[in-house]
Amino acid sequence: MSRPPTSRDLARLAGVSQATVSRVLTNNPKVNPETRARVLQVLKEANYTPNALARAMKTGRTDTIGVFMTRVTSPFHAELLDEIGRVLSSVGLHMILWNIEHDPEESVSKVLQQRLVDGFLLTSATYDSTLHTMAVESGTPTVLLHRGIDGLDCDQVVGDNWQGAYDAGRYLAEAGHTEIGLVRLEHTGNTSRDRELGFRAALDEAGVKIKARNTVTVGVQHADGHAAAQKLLSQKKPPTAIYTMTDLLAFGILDGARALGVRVPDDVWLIGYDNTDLAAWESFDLTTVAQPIHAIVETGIDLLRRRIADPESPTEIVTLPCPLVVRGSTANTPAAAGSAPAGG
Amino acid sequence: MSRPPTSRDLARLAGVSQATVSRVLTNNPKVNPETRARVLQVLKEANYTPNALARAMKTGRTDTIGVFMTRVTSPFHAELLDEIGRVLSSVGLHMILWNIEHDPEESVSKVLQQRLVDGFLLTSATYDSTLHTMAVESGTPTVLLHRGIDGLDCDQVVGDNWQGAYDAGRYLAEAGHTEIGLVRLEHTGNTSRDRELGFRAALDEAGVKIKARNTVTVGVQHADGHAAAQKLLSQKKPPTAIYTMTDLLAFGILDGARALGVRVPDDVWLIGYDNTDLAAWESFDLTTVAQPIHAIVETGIDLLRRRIADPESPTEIVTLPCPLVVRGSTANTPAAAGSAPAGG
DNA sequence: GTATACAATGAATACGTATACACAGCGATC
DNA sequence: GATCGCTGTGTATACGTATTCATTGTATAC
Repeated sequence: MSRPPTSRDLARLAGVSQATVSRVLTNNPKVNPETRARVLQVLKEANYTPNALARAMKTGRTDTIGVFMTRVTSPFHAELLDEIGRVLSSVGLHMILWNIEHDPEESVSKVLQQRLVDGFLLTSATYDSTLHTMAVESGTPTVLLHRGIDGLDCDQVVGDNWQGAYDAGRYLAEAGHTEIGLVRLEHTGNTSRDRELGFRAALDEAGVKIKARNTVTVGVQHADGHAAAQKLLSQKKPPTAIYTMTDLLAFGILDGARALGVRVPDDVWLIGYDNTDLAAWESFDLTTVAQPIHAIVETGIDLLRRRIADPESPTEIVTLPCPLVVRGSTANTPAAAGSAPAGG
Repeated sequence: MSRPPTSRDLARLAGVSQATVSRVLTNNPKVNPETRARVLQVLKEANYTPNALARAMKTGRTDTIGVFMTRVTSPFHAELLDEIGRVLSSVGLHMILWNIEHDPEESVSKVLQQRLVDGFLLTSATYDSTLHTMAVESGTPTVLLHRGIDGLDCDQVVGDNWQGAYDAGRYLAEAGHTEIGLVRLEHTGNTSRDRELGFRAALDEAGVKIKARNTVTVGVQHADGHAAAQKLLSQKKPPTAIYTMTDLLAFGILDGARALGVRVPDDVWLIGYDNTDLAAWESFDLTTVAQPIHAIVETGIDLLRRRIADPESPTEIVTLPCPLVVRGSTANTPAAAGSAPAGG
């Protein structure tokens, strides 16, 4: 009991060679049915499980995927992680999770080259990080989820942030809003960039300008949204609608508005991005652009498995639509909007 | 470039044997300083990282900890996971994350015996699951975090749920509440049991009885809290205070109350448990019992590392205090409470 | 000047599995 | 009845590292 039994121990018990045990374990067809049955019986009685390390060493496959993520406590990331775990587990893969928030580049690089995993899923690619480059260069199959990097020769699955943002912008413009607040992120991801460009494009088409004083650049936390709301809404002529890049920021903005006694949507409309579970809670009841988390994860893991099987297959970049989900933080029908843009 | 370089390749380059390279890698003192320098130079130039699998196979240590968790999207669990990741990473350990929500027992058992990790952290032990038993029997060092199992010979680190609940109960009793609602969990954990017993003990001491009609047993989701609030608060004589087992349920209750037009804390006080980040958001401003997440995780990982180093060390059960954090979902001072219990 | 201790290194092995290779048995084919 | 192919099995090896053991060279003690 002290030392776990090995395939060799079991071979002795079953009266066969270790090779035969191994053949049974790997479902090798070239083994006599009777022998197979006998071995299986012994395996079962001994409650034997193959040593995953030795197997991985021999086959070069660990059946484990490395996931790089930041800020697990952020609702969207938590949902993404949950989904990744679910899908990986459903196809028999383990997950090693690395939170790379505070880790120095050197230690990340070590991790990348340790050959501990068959592939990487990166969910937080930004232009000022070298993680994605290092991952691709490590030679281990890599897929970027949720955040992409333009021009990187690497499979990527992202929501159509430009389109989602565009729809949000058009929705506000069609409702007649002209004083629009934009709470943007300071970091350098593809995602936040497109979530701004698409939004601006829609407003441009409608002839609506976003004033400089209605643009705030902030960090990613709830408190940042809170502060942004204070800034935007305490102006003499505050915006009648605010759009921001993530639900978490929107929650902060909503709280900031409440603290000022500004009502949503009566005094100001609010649109977020991600459609996290929380957005549907009555506390927030947030109009937001939905990310197709399930499809993103499923497609991404599909691509990753394909690439693991065939490293030479051509790189794919998949973009999935992001539908606008209208809730109570904006008027429920465009018709009702007329009242909102009026006052301050 | 196709095949990653091995220590043997590097040995050839440096003009030494593979054994010497290995000695350099493991900081073996018995190697000539000049030789060491030369080898290190070659290692650096080749950007070499040892194959973690081969190393693990030889040493029997993977420097990886397996974490079992459920419902990563739940705010408390996400914070717990985040903290676990931070602490593990700070001591140079990797994390394999298993979400065991839907996995059949057999596949979990396989995972436990694969010897992929040096130890297990279990965060979701319940009496109707056999996970903890299987983990302990696997022979791999195991620590229970956050949820304990009475009588299990296994290191455990938990918050003092009884004391935290007791404090919450006394706080309500001292504020003069007599019509108290209890939203309890249907599952069979230590945690939820003590969070009920402690609360009841405090009320008993104060001579306050919880009426059957003010007791609701529910699931763990936001929607469950919401439904519970509807049930409790739509009575002719609704409770003037509600206590529940988790913040997530409290958020649901708060939303349920809002949907009914019941004001918190004016019409009803509300107390949760966990002190998640969200509890401090203005949307919730929730009085709650704080779990010492950082201390729980740090202590737990400490215990686990100790046990990995010395499997024979005696089992420890650590209980950490849970302070009550008073916020706006209850009156801010006990003195102000007099007004609340009065009406309905 | 030989014997002894010690430092530094290389050769060989083991971790537990998967698999290439060799080989025995045996039916079918000419 | 010898050759061929095919099935099932065992033997041997390799994955990449850490480590034991043997060996060399050098300094110290007699």
